[in-house]
Order: sequence, then C-alpha cells, then structure tokens
Amino acid sequence: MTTLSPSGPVAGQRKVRRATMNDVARLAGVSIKTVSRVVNDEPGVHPSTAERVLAAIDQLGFRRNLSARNLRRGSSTGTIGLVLEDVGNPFYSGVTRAVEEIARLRGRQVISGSSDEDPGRERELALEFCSRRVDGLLIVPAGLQHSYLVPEMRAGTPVVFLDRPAGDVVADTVLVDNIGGTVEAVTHLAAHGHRRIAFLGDAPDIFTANERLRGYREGCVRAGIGYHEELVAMGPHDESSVATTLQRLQNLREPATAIVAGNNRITVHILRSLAGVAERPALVGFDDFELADLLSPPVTVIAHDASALGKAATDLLFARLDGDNSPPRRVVLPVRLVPRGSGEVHA
Amino acid sequence: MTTLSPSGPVAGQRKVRRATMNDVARLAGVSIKTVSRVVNDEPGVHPSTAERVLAAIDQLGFRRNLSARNLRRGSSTGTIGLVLEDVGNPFYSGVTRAVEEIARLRGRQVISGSSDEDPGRERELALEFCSRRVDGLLIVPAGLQHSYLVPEMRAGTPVVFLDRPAGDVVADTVLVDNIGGTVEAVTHLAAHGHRRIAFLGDAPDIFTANERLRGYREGCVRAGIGYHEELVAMGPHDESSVATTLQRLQNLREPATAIVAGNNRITVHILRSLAGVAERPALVGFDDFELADLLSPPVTVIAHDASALGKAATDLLFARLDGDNSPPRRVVLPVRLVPRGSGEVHA
DNA sequence: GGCCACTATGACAACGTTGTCCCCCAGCGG
DNA sequence: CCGCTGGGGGACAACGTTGTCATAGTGGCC
Repeated sequence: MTTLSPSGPVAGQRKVRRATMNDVARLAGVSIKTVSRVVNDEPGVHPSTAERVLAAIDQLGFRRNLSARNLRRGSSTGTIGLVLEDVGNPFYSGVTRAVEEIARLRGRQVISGSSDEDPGRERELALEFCSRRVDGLLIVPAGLQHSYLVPEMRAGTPVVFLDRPAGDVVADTVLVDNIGGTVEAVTHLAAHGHRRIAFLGDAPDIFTANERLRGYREGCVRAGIGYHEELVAMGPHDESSVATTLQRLQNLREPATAIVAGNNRITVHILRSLAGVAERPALVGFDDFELADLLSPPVTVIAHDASALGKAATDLLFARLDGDNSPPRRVVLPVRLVPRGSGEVHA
Repeated sequence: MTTLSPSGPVAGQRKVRRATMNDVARLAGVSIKTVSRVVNDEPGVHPSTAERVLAAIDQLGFRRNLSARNLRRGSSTGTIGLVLEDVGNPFYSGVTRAVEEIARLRGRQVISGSSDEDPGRERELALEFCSRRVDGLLIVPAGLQHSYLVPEMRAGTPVVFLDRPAGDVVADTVLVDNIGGTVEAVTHLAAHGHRRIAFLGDAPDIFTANERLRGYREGCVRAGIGYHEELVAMGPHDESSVATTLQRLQNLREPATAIVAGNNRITVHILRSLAGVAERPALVGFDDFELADLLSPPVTVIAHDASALGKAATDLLFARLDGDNSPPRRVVLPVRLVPRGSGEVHA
C-alpha cells in the first residue's frame, strides 16, 4: 500500500502499518491467543514459546492496541478526565499535579483540558472525555448547568466537582472554606484597628467570588464595622481596572485603609499597582502564592492547598470507582490565615 | 444483571450498561448503519428518520464509543501525548497550556504525564501513550536513551523533543538558547565590574544544566575573568544546600560578588537564603518568574517563553502530521536578558 | 491397558463502530 | 410495460483484542 522506506532508526519515514498480534503470531508460529497470553502475562504458556513470542514482538516493534483492548474488555479504559479553568494558572497546575499523582498510583492516565471559564467549552471537554469512556471525571465547573452529565452519571461514570459546586445536579463536590476564609481575613484586619476594609473580587457569577464576598460581608458585620457598598469592587479585573479601583478607594471621603483581595491574580494586580507607593493599605490576599514571603512587606494570605484539593477530589473519585455508592458528599477543606506582614499593619 | 435504581438525576447509582448504536437503532426502528449516518452527519438520511434517531439518542443518553470508532477507522485517535518533567512547575504548566491551545485548534485532546526526571517513568509514559495510539508525542526527555521510541517513530508516530534533545535518536527538537543565555548573563555582570561571578546549576547530567554551565564558562573566558572551579556549584540543590553554598562563596579568599542561577528553582532558593542579608551579591537568574519585578531588588533574569516553546514544538508536530517528512529539525529559541535591578549592582 | 488429570495451545465469537456493497421502490421516459 | 435512475436504507465484514471453550498430547495410577 505505501512504500517502505530504506529503514534505519531515523525520523521522517513513511507511515508503516503497525504490527498486530496477528503479525506477531505468524512470525512466532503460534496462534494469536498465545500472543495475547504472553502480552498479558497469563499463565499456561511454555517458557520456550513465550520466548519466541517475545522475540517476535521485539522484532516487529509490536505494541498492543489499547483501543481494541478496552473495546473488547468493556471495563476500564484506565483514564481520568480533568476539566479545569486553566492549566497555566499555578493553582490549577498544582491541582493537576496532585490528580496525576494519585491517578498514577491507581494505574490511570489523566486527560485534561482548560475551559477558560467558558461553560460551552467545559461541556464540550467533559462530553468528549465521556466519549473516550474515561473511568471518571473531575470538573472545575465553569457554568451552572450540568444536567448534560446526567446520562453519563447514570451510565456509571463518577463525577466529582472541585473548587466550585455543580449547577443542577447532585454530585460529589470538594470545596475550600471560602466564606470562613474571608471572614477570617476581615476579622484579622479589624483586630489591627482597620474599620475601612475594601474587597476586590471576581465577577459574582463565579461561585468562589460570590462566596468570598459573602464571607467579607459577614466578617464586616461581625466586626461591627458595617458593610459599605462603596468599599466593594467585583467583576473581571485586570491590571488597569485594579489601579483605577485603588484610586477610587483612596479618594473616598473615608478612604480604605485595608484591602481583602479575592484571589491570587487580583492580589498580584494590587501589588503591582502599589509598587513604589509609600502609604500602603494593609492587604490580605485569598490564595497563597510563591514568593509571597519574599516581597516587602511579605504578603499575608488566606492559604489553601491546591494539592490537598486535587487529592481530596481524586480520592473521592476513586472511592466511587471502588464501589462506594453512598449519597453524594460535599467536602469543605479548611483554609488558614498566614500572617506575613502586609495584613498586620495597624490602621 | 444489575438492578436499576429508582431513576432521577442523582449520583450514587448502580452501573447501567451504556447504550450502543444498536440500542438506538432498535428504539428508533432503523438499522444500526442509519444511526451511524446520523451520528456522523452523513448525507442520505431522510429528515424524519434522522429526527427519530436523534430522539432515541437523547432518550437513551447515547454517546458514541470512541474506542470502537478509532479501532474501526484505524486513523487518528485525536490525541497528543505530552511527557514533561512536572506539570506543577509553572514553566511546564505554561508549556502545557500552549500545547493544549494548539491541539485544540487542530481538534486534538492532550494526555499528559510527569516524569519527575525519572527516565524509566518517561519511557513508561511515552510507551503507554503509544499504546493508546496517540497521533503524536511531545517529550521533555528525562534520560538519554530514546531508542525505545524507534519502533513507534517507524510506525509513523511523530515525536518532538522539547527543552532538551533526545539521547540516541535523530528527531525534531525545540530548545532554548541555553549557552547564549548564560554567556549574556556573565557578560552583563562583568560589564558592571564583577570579576568573581559564581554559577549555581542543576546536576550536569541534565542537558540544560550542562549547557548553561558551558555558557557560563564561555562567558567567563570571553569577559577575561577566567573560569574558577571554586565558583561553581552543580548538583541537585535544595534550600539548605544553596544556603551552604552561598556561605562558602562568601568565605572564599576572594568572595563571589555576583551569582548566575541555573534555573528558576535555584533562583528562588537563593532569594530565600539572601532574605534579610544586607550585603547582597548581584544576581541574574535563568528563567523568568512571576513577581520577579516586585521583589526588592527586582530580579534580573534570562527570560524565555514557555508558551513559545510549547507552541513551536506543537507546530512542528502538526507539520509532521500534515505530511512534512523533511529531515528532522532542531529549533533553538532565543532568550533575552531582562534587567530589573539585581543584576545591575556594581561590584 | 484404560482412564484421568493436567498442561499447552488453538478456534471462534464478540466488543461497538464504520466502510462497502447491495437492495427496494418511486418516478420517469421510451 | 419495461428499463433506468437515484434516494433512502440495510446486511455484513472488518478493525485488534480477549473470554470461552475445545482439543491434542503427556504422564501417572489402578
């Protein structure tokens, strides 16, 4: 069909048909089933036969076709699907790493994809993974509608949502204590005398952003400093919008003396905007990040562990794969305030 | 076989056999081939028939089995395998993101795995991906032996190595200009009057570490300051070994006044060791990293773009998939020195 | 010597899909 | 009335593997 190029272990070769068990069998002078037995380390093959088969496998560069195997066996494909927001974000790459780690221990490969907060893309990825018959699905939801997963779940594919809850299905979920975290941040700042504490968060249609806002509000009320609309700025933030917001907070009749940042990206934007500014407001950021301790002042954060999140979710997934069919669980991982300096400035 | 639980869109259900085209066909009262035609948008199906089929698909929650499809069609599985050192490392997660991006544009999914610098693990991952019949393979080599890939390459799986070259096969490779980068770093420091410039790098059996050492040596020679063994510390580094090394460099008869760090992890270790130290040596780090500009002093680095690396490698891979079978190429991406302060300290 | 147990191996179907080829039937021109 | 055309649809094999079952040979034991 295609011409075989000269040979030699170099690239740029014409496509050659891959050897199958049949080819191996023919070369070794045995039946295909015997090859299968050898490949799968099944007992009942004479050592000398096995040797012949192995030699043939080696000679032909045979590699068993997992598509065929999975099709025939019908059981596990040995893959886990992971849909997240952006693998490029250090937080999610930490999650990915943890998922991979555990999947590896359980003999699974990870297929991942980034949704970029696009619900359509999330759905596309998840369903594509289902078509590939992944053994389970880990999803950082971008949207609020997940009923498209019902047939998959019903067909036995366990799904665990992480970092954010699913929209309209009941399923296992692993979250971090967003509310508790911002409550603690506000309480901490108030304890240092701050009464004008601002909050910069993501768009409130993102679950975590909304939760953190709620925590902020709750913290303000508990601290007896009241909730003031003017101190809150939600919505997608980029470097310049953060700069503008900081200006505004500074120019209020009663300026903000402290800020709670809703996530690591916002924290970084704030730090960049404040670079070189003498009068800095106190700052507590949600999410820890590398080098936070080396900045001046070092940045106080609400820390939670990306790998703990990935691990908890993956453990839950494997529990389901192991047959646990208790009612769906919701796990909330604790956060902790790490005081480093930026949040311990007195008002 | 198994009992069907009450129904309802909840989790924790018993496993149910997945609907196949056959089931859909039966329900819609057509042949399986017609279902196939509908699923694949093939022409020649009466609209009313198609509608019946779609309704059945919906009712049964049918999702076509890609294993079977790929097996039957024999062509592309729509997947790309990516073996890297550690997805958790921001540099590689940037690479991953870029790869994913381009793969997506070309309708491919990415399967990835971390080798953790273990050649055995690298091989295991790569061969596993080959068993899954990935359309192509992107590898950040951990070891020096890659002849195990020859049968795969011969069978038509294109392989592109990135960040480091392959050991013993000729194949497409995308690298960054490691030597040029450290030459530039040393030249830059020498231009600011430094004559005692130290180099801290990874173990020299890692390609990039070795190259960067070569560049350092070359830079020293070119700058006329000579190469002094005592100023070099290679090998795996952790926080404490870096601290010890810095001590030693400080206590030399002629102490080091400047340091070149071989990668981002080492740079960070150095920064941590130097935290709070008044007399800081000048520092240039290989690899850029987030917040480098916000530290004090801001850190001068040799920057290169993770996504450019990922993109170049993936583009090359797709060119091969598109039929390009010119001789293997080696692409070297440029680096650039970003002066921020830490490297502009005069001796 | 006949029978049994056991080892080594093979024939064959089946997994779910798609490519190939074939059939039926309505409509139409001669 | 016949043959031809073309649209709509189906039967069947095949992709590469593995599970099930069958069988040939071998040696031991009564």
